[in-house]
Amino acid sequence: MGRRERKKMRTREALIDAAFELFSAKGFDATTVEEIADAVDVSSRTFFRYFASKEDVALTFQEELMHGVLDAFAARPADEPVMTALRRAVVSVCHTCEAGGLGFDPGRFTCLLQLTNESGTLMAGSLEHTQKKMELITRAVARRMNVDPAADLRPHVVASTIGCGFQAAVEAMHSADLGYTSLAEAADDAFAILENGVNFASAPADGTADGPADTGGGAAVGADGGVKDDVKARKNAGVKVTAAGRG
Amino acid sequence: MGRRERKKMRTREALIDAAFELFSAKGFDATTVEEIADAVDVSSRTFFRYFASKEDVALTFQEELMHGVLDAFAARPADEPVMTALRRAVVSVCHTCEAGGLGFDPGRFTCLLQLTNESGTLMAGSLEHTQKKMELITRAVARRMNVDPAADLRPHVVASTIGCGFQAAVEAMHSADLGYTSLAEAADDAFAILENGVNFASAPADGTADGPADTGGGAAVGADGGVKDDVKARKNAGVKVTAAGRG
DNA sequence: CCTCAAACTGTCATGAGATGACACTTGTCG
DNA sequence: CGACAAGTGTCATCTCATGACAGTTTGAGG
Repeated sequence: MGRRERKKMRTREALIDAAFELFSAKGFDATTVEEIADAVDVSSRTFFRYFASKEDVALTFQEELMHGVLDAFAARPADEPVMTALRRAVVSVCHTCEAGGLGFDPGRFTCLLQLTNESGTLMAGSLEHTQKKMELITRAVARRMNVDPAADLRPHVVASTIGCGFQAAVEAMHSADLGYTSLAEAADDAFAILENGVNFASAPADGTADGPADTGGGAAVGADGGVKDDVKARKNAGVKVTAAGRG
Repeated sequence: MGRRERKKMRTREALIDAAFELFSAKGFDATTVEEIADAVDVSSRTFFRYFASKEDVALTFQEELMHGVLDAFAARPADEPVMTALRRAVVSVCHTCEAGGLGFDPGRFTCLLQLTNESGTLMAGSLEHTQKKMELITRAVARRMNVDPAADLRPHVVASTIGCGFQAAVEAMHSADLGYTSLAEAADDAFAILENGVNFASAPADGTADGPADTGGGAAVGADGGVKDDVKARKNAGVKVTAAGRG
């Protein structure tokens, strides 16, 4: 690798560093591309030669994360059901990131969550990015299920739950009452819910709440029905997931 | 209602009409706000007094749709499990829209789907809009489950599946091989999958595919396990959902 | 009817994001 | 070294978006 390549990489890293420093100091929207570029002493034009947009510099990490999940998902034992494998893949990658792995400054990881939550622009970019990766995820899921994604809707639905799970997890992180301190933990619980089924019984405000009620349609799931997995067992013994369950 | 109110409403309608006409003719990104404004003979500045952004004019319909779903969801019988109620609410609203209800020009409805799929900007805006409505949906779900959304992660996960289901449905619409012709139909199938559980068994490429395999974790779901609902029974008798199932 | 205040609109100015064109500098390789 | 490619800066331009201000329309009330 020649000097040119090295220099490019250094500039890129410097831009990311400067960007995050400014973002966390002033917020995403209040930071201009020119400021980022100036901090690294390049022109704004050059910034856009490294990143397609201002969001893009923040989304770099999401890209890494997503690929990490895809790799981990592919590496799961072949006999794990899809959502189980997906949950474990997501959780392991989150753990890695929060521990500073995959080139993640651990502080910057949580900073990114904060930024995404604060800025609508960044949130939109993040969601769109996830959406653009959908095809990859769908293919990975379909491969594991051994079905054709062009002819089967199921892998599409399963794949889209990854965004859904993350979203719920991030939301949970920002809700003080739920008391999560790590994304891995929140994601574990969120994906466990998806794994065990989400068709929870309705509990009319009157009288006996929460009893399994199959009245409506197919496969209603009780408050803590079907929980036998290692991690979930630990979780469900605690307060968060079933805080209001069968109270 | 005075003349002023009426005039405002007419301008607003005219802007929407002009916008959609231009969008479908030239695409979302290629259409400028100035063009839309000119077509109605107002200044671009005025456009931004009616709509916060260019996306906003298109997202008007999504807003209607979302509120329609929330209303329909609240109106479902109290004994239906949450995902069953959510699926039926979504499907009924989609039907209504595709039939031209709720002030939806039926052609414009499909046009919107097309536009959203083509333009990244619009896609991002659409996703962000859904995300912003999350709190409302979560509250509605929590109310039905009779749990406290601040202390229970489940309603958050359930709520976020609405975006997930729509996304899969829209994707299915744009995949010719799946052969859907109406969003209601696609959404029905997508939400049915969520309703019945998504933790499908992995099917190793070798030998016996698709048999229920509980080996991995909790509650693995067979290819067509737990299907007893009216609509799903119809669907699953066909080709789409289980095209590759137990073949 | 007439007047006044509020609401609505147009014009102007401004700023940020993003992109194309073109010239200049710097690294690479023969 | 010298030719060629890659990377960068400068300049121009477009679009989205917003604030300020002035002119016009409209509704309400004397």
